[in-house]
Amino acid sequence: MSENRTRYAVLGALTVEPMSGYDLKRFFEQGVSFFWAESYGQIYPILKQLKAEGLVADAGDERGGAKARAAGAAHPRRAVYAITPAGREVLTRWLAEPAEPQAGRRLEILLKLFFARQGGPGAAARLVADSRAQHAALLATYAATEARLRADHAAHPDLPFWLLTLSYGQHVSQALVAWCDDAMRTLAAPPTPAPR
Amino acid sequence: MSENRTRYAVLGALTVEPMSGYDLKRFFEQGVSFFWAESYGQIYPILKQLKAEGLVADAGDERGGAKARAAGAAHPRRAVYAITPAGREVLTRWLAEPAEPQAGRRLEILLKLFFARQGGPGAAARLVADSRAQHAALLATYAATEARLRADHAAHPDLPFWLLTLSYGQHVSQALVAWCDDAMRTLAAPPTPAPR
DNA sequence: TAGCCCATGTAATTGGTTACATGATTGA
DNA sequence: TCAATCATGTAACCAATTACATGGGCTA
Repeated sequence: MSENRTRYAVLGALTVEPMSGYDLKRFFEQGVSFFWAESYGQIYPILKQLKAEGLVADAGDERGGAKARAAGAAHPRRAVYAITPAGREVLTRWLAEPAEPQAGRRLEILLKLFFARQGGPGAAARLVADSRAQHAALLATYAATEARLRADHAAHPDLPFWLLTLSYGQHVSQALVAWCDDAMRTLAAPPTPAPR
Repeated sequence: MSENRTRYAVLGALTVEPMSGYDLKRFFEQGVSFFWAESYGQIYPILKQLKAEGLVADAGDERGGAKARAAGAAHPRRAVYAITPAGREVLTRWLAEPAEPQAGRRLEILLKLFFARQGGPGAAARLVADSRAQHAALLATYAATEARLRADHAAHPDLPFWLLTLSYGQHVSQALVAWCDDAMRTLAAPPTPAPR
């Protein structure tokens, strides 16, 4: 099951531009980290596989190679890969399939909250307060990212889709800030309404 | 890292009532599946460990054992575990720690959406429509669960916390239904606004 | 007595992170 | 020339699911 989504993540990234393994890591870290991550331990082996399958191919290293090549370096220092037509086809087929539902599995904060009565007074409130701070911070980074994207890639054909993913994050974090505020009120209310 | 959250999930479940491994599986499937899951492959080994550490203990099987015991069965058919005071302490300490931020890792729908231009026309809209249906369905199950909880466990001291987790799901799904509606409108707009 | 659920468990595999080893290049 | 960063890779480990093996008990 689940069919190795790293393959598609890498293929997708390479549609944006040709990249090395190192570039890919940064792409995931800096570009899409709020909904996707990949580690070297995944990236390099997958690149080798994809190359063997003909879904990506070596693309000469545009930059940096100059000096090295002038010095007669045997091989270009960076291995830069580009997606091939076959790779594009594979990616397109995957994109046409429905995404896994995956209703937010393993949300640690909810696991803690579910049992929070065992955590003594204040435990639940602390969890909620932390969460609120996290989502407020996320909203700030989303806003910054959005501004940067609109400025730097105004004409990029992928931009509308990038903005949609950001909007997803914004909707979720806004909702969770609101949930935190609700929850704080609930938790502040007397647990057992004192009988008179 | 990450310190084996299954241990705490199991300990937490056992604060609700003593259970067997089989019961635990059903607890996760039926009770908290929208934010947590555990498989037998995790549950049974962890139970053994927890028992060895004295964090849970055998609790006699209340039900079913009757006939078997009458027939002189060597051991009770089910192994039912209860949390021990030591177990409660461990759980309480864990609950006092902040939860991992874990900002929604690996959301497949966003990965697809990010690259959706490669998926041909309609691919993105299909993803969004599916997602809308999923979250609308979730909202219905949340409402049903909430009604059932309020009816069956009105006096349960954990009820407020259970409702908070439900509310979390409701906030998120409501926000995502709204996001889907936004996204559909965006996608319906002409991708390249025809110049006049 | 067949078929279904209850129940426990494990082995194989997958998916993924972490930590490390190694070395080149660049810029202060 | 030193430190930081660029760059590739792998081995060890961890978390988790899947699929199976095994068998008791219940009921139609």
